[in-house]
Amino acid sequence: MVYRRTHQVVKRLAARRSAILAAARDAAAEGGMAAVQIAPVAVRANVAAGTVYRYFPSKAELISELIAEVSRDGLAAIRRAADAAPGPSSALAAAVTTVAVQVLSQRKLAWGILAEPVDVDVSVSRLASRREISGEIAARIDAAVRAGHLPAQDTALAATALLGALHESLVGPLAPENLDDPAKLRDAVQTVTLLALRAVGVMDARARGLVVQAVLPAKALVGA
Amino acid sequence: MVYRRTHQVVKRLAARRSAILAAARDAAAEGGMAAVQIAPVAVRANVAAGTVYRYFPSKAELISELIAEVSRDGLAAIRRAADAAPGPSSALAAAVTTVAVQVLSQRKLAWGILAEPVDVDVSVSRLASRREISGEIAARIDAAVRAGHLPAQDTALAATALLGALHESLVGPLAPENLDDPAKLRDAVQTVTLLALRAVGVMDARARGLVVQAVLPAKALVGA
DNA sequence: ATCAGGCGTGAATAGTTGTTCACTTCTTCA
DNA sequence: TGAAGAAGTGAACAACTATTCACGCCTGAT
Repeated sequence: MVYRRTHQVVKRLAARRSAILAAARDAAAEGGMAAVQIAPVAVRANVAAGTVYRYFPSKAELISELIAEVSRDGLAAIRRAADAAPGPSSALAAAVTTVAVQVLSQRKLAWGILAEPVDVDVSVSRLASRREISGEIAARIDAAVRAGHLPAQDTALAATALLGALHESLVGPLAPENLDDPAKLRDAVQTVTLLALRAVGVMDARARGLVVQAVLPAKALVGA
Repeated sequence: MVYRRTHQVVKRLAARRSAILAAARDAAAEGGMAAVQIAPVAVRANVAAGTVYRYFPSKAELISELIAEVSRDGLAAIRRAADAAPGPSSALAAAVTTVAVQVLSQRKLAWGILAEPVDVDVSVSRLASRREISGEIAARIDAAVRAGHLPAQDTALAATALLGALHESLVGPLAPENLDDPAKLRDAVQTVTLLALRAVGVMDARARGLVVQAVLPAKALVGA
């Protein structure tokens, strides 16, 4: 044994791996999952195509890790927002609003992570991603139910439905076009959050109040 | 000119075209869009691969027509259900329930039409399909708003959100597994319809009533 | 019956990308 | 410094299917 990985090398390897993942993420954010092709990603990361395969066994694996990473970041932001809220209903509102803001601030990426056609099978990591986020929302709904703020219901199904509503209306093909305008964007977030809260049984008047309170903090948190 | 298409030939051509489309539809219903490949579809339709191209200029066109056809059928069923309802709120409930039942009774097909990755670009026909259905739902929401049953709102956005909720919760990757059991299926339809109605502002108690009324007719209509 | 022309065929083609691997370059340590 | 082994390279490969097209068959008019 005349060669051992020195600390410096280990760091370089890790950096390269991150660079490749970051390149993939950038590509996805710019052109959707379709733009995440091995050769272009390699160029972005300043490595050769073959090198990508030193770090990821396949494109599917690369994309799966990308999905996991983005999902992890998203989940953390949702938790932060919800935990900062004063009560279960506010927490739910905060969580939903955060999802909406997130999705809107990275539309292409979100679409890619969630639903864009990919030539390799990434269904398991997409499933895991959805499960995490949906589980978090379900937990928040559940908390509100337990607090007596909402009627009893199938929280898992409700959470899934809420996410479907958010995604479809904000990044789906029928999503409004001109959401670059910050005012329109805020309106869309508020409208959809309101729908979501009412869907799980929040009274209209109360829901409107929660929505207003939730929007500003969510935007700040996601920006951070 | 010593050759003219005789009536018999015209009919045969039309029949073949329908056979190819039907084969594509069957394939999609069985194995999703992934199963809609030219060669297998041709086999199903009892023609050669090349023949498919006598009728459809490309796979994209074939799938686009498939989407349009399924969408057309679906829209008709939704209209029928809604028109048969006694009032605007019932009509909305009927429309939503019908979408749910449709989607559940042909899960693979619905998923294929809506969101499954396809190797060719079918985004425009998918967009059109969504637009039609969403427009119909929006119109029904609008009618209920005008009748004073619902608060004023962005009906287009609401309709899109509702469809997103239905699709994600019923045929998305997190959809409950065992929806083959008719009782579970009915429960799922009811739960989701209830969410949808509350989302647009129907009061909880009233929504529950509407849901119950809407389920049975919808199932019958879709079966027809 | 015969020919003119569209219709049907299916093997061959083509284009796209993920993946491999023989080779080169770099790093470590005696 | 040089040997040993790891990491990097990128051109070549592989696999998958949509699409083509030269050919033969069938249909319809004379």
